[in-house]
Amino acid sequence: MTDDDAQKRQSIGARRNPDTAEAIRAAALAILQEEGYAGFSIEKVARRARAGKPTIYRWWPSKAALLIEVYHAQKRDIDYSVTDDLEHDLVVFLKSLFSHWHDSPSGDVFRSIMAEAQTEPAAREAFLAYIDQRRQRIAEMVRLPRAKSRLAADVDPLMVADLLVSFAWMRLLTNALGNAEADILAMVRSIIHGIEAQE
Amino acid sequence: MTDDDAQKRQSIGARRNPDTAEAIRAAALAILQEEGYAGFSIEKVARRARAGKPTIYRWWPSKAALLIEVYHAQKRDIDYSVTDDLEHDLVVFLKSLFSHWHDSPSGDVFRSIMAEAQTEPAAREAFLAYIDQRRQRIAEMVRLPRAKSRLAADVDPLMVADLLVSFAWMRLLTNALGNAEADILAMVRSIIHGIEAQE
Amino acid sequence: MTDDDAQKRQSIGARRNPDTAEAIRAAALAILQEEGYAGFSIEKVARRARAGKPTIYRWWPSKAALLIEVYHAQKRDIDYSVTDDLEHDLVVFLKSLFSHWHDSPSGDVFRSIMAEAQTEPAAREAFLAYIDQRRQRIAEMVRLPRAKSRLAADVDPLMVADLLVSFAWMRLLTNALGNAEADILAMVRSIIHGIEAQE
Amino acid sequence: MTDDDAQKRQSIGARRNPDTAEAIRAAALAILQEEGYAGFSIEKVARRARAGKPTIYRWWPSKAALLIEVYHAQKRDIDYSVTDDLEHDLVVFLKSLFSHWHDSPSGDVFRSIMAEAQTEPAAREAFLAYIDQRRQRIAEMVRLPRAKSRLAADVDPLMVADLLVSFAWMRLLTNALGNAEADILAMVRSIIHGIEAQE
DNA sequence: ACCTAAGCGAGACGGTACGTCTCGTCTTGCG
DNA sequence: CGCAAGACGAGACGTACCGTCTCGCTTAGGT
Repeated sequence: MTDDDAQKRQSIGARRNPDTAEAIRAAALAILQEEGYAGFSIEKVARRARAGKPTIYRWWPSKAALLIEVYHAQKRDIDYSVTDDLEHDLVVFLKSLFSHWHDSPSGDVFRSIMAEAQTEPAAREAFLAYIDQRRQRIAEMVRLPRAKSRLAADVDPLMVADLLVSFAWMRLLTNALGNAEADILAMVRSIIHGIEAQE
Repeated sequence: MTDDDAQKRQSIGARRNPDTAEAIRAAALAILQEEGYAGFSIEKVARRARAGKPTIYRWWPSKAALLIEVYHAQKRDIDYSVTDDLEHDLVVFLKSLFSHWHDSPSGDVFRSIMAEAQTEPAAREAFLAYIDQRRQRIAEMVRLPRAKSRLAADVDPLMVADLLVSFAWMRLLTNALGNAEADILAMVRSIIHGIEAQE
Repeated sequence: MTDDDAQKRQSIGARRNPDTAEAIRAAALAILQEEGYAGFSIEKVARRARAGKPTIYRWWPSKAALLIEVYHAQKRDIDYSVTDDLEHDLVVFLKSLFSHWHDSPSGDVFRSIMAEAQTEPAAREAFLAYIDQRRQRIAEMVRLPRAKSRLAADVDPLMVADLLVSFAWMRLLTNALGNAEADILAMVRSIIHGIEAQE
Repeated sequence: MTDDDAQKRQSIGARRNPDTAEAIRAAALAILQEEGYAGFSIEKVARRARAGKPTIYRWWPSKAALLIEVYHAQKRDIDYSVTDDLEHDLVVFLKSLFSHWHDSPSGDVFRSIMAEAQTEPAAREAFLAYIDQRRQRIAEMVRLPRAKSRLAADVDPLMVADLLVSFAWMRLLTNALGNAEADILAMVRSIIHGIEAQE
């Protein structure tokens, strides 16, 4: 249970109290789950975590920083596994990402970060950095040589990564993460083989 | 100049004063351009337009409604022209969209709407509707039979539209609209022909 | 009853709502009475008056301003009456002032203003202005020609006023306003006739 | 110089470190001089003295306690000398007190104590005790038999002390300590001889 | 020609949240 | 055990907007 654990904590000396940090993360997550980004405020987090506002601001300079930490704490393993078959790997990855976003609060947290990034330059940077990291990670997976398939010479793996990340984002933003298996399959197939009829 | 026109207006009787509406739109746009979504508030719009807040709320029930209207007023023609060559058409469309978002405030306005959609259910709906409409429009373009190229039988035009829209969105959200011509070309080619080397 | 009246108020148009102002004054006074200056905060006043903090700050730029207004609203008539007998008049005035400070919350309010004046320059000025006004008022009373008594030529009425005001203040600050009648009589007699034995 | 001495000190074993105590007093005094009571906080004192807050709270249970100690450490000799002439003695005493308050930080310190006394009961008691002690001391001086002058039979020396202390306080509180010599002379003369014209 | 109805500006109102400040308490780890 | 250090819960500070309200004015259209 993350809710309202709210037992009395105190300083444990001149260093950060991990219980407090955890209580704050938990409260933030709980609020995000229950009320969404719209109901999220530092004030509420403090109230729910039974923490002082300055304690939050001491460790997280902005709302975005807290959101990002909550996201990371929430992260599950995404499947970046590599086999002989690129198409299969990409499908596995996307399914894994979609279910992660869909089944845990992560998706909502991520959308919150993005919204915050439109307001707060700090959040913007964190957001861009995060996106780019994910992009690089996928490009790497695409770039690996495989027995069964070979990338066309003029294809940039980063561009492929962009396509996949974009697709995932769009689904997240438009609340279309559920029942997306067929779409993932079709989309990946299209990217791999193209959309034109082959003679 | 739309800035600070702020001349005193008044009621013109028991009906909406178009000057007032226009002044509000102009003020909203100007603020969005100058300070971005972060600095945007109904309060500021009212001040700048020399309008009463209730006048704004009377006609635009939410911040999102105002943003959306500003977006529409700002809309330029996007090139949905159709030729024999699908690849060419898609490239033209994307270039047109990118330059529209990049050169006018539309891109920023659109990002604002999306941010607002994370907070406000009304904005959310407007946003989803808008996205879907654009998606349908593109799917239509993809679906058209052409002399030079034929879509594979198992390819859903809507899925292709998704890919394109996603790509554009990602670039908008990550501030990567500029100098994107080469990327557009490569991306469209990949989608058309696939990324695997052909034997 | 001034306590917790707290019925819902609202704007009455683009002008100050006197009910709100009154509710705020009443709440401030009540808090001062119940908890003293130590427990006085704008936050509490707002809560008790069911008013928004900005509403308070709109009309009273500082805590001191609110305190001073509360003091004035609380003011009772002090007896500045003039007869043939200066000694008698001064005694009447001081008794009147002492009982005003002692029986109503005014004394506490005044002490609060003075404490606030040590912290806030604005309060300081208001405080000094108030003191000076009272001083002038008393000097005037002293200065009036009377049938039964005549001021020595080298005596400054303002100086006499200072002595009286000082005496009253000291008693206020040291919580010695009660049962002061005999002291007032003795003090005024001393000032009038001097403390040296007359031959 | 008492400023920012701030060299690193440490425990000197299981007993109070006088250097620390002194550094704290010095820091408190310096802050009071530079910023007045308004800028005075335990937090700042600790920072400036390079002391831990608990160290301060260990030895001075309240802000007032620290202020009072600072006042005592700052005390200069006030001239309570006794001659044949009461009027002269009172004038000398008041001049001495005024210059002490005016030229050293003592006056500000004392005002701070008084302000603090409005908030904190402990400070209140210390303040009252201090005032009373001073009062007794002056009454003593007044009470002494002298060659040149004799107190009227019905005059209470404590009452005379009250008048003098009140006068001094008022000047302190209203920032009117400077150039007060003439006022002191006139005031003492009035008290001694009365304000009525003698026939 | 009057009257009513609605739009308009202005801005006050009760609220909520912001990010900062200080309070007094608590621990730790060094000396 | 004293000390520096500094984290902690608490809560006030003064400001920015939110969305709602009422006012007093203006004009148009119906009667």
